[in-house]
Amino acid sequence: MIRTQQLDATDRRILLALDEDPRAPIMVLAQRLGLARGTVQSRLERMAASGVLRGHSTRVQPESLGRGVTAEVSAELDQSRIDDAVAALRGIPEVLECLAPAGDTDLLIRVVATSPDDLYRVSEEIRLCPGIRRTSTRMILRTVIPYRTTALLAE
Amino acid sequence: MIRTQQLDATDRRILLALDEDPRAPIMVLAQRLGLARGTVQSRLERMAASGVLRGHSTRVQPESLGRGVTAEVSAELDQSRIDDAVAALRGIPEVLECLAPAGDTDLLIRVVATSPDDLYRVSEEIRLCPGIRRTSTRMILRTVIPYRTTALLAE
DNA sequence: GGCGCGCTGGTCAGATTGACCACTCTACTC
DNA sequence: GAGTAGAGTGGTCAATCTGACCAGCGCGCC
Repeated sequence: MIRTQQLDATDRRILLALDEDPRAPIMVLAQRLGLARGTVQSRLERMAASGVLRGHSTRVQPESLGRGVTAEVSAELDQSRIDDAVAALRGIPEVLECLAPAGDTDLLIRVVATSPDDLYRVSEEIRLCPGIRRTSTRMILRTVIPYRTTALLAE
Repeated sequence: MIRTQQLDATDRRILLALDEDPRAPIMVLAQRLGLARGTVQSRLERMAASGVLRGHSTRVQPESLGRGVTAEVSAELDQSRIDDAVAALRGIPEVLECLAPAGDTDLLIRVVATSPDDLYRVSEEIRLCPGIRRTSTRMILRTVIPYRTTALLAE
């Protein structure tokens, strides 16, 4: 298993500066941070190559794609068919993320939909995946603290 | 309430191209997509200005900041002190996200930690926030489907 | 028909980048 | 102490890109 490269203080400063302007030129970042242009360039290249950043599209708000409803689906699986279930879930575009927690629940699935009625459709689609025994859907009423890592970067 | 701008097919093509190379020059994107340079530039500017994209740092993997343990904390709140609770949660760097679901649980809190022991510390810190009556922590054992929106973009 | 919007293709000065180089500093090993 | 490797700085230069602006065209709306 590849060990995820750790970010040092310089990397974190660059990443925080990119929050201000994600497409800022390397020269501009270098001037703002008091670093050499080559340093910023090599750090960005290294971060891009090392997998410490997720894909650019993870920045896209699902609402802007017409999916204003978010929910979390808990699923219980047929233990011998986990791979089938996961493969089927991958095929559902509205499935944003799928985690395996400790405890009774087998999967926690983050989904989006265009409306409550559409959420019903997505939930049904999940329920009917092979290997899925039972599901429970909880609609998210509000995003109280939007996803962030800035506080960790700034430490 | 400001209505989130919707992304059209051209926007989505640009965003998918950015998944290939997040720092690709506008000229390169234009050539790849068969669009005029001015079109790509104006679309990127509009997406940047309209809030359809989250901050750049949302791309950062928490593991690369030493937080290899992820968990979900469910919290029950003192209804009259929700604002206090949320303000206190905002002050905890390890809190990545906080959602308000329908149902018995008042808050679903996504957290990270450096180790199971550190997770205990973070859970305690949350439990001791003003307005938080009771919490339940579930460690995430595995990310089965990493967060993605590519399937929605590609529709 | 007129108007507004968005796109294309264009220009041009200024800025940036990619690739390379030499030098310096630090940390590590022997 | 000497030698080595890695990382950063400051530099060069040709190629590329960008920002700002422009004219023309097509489409949708009134």
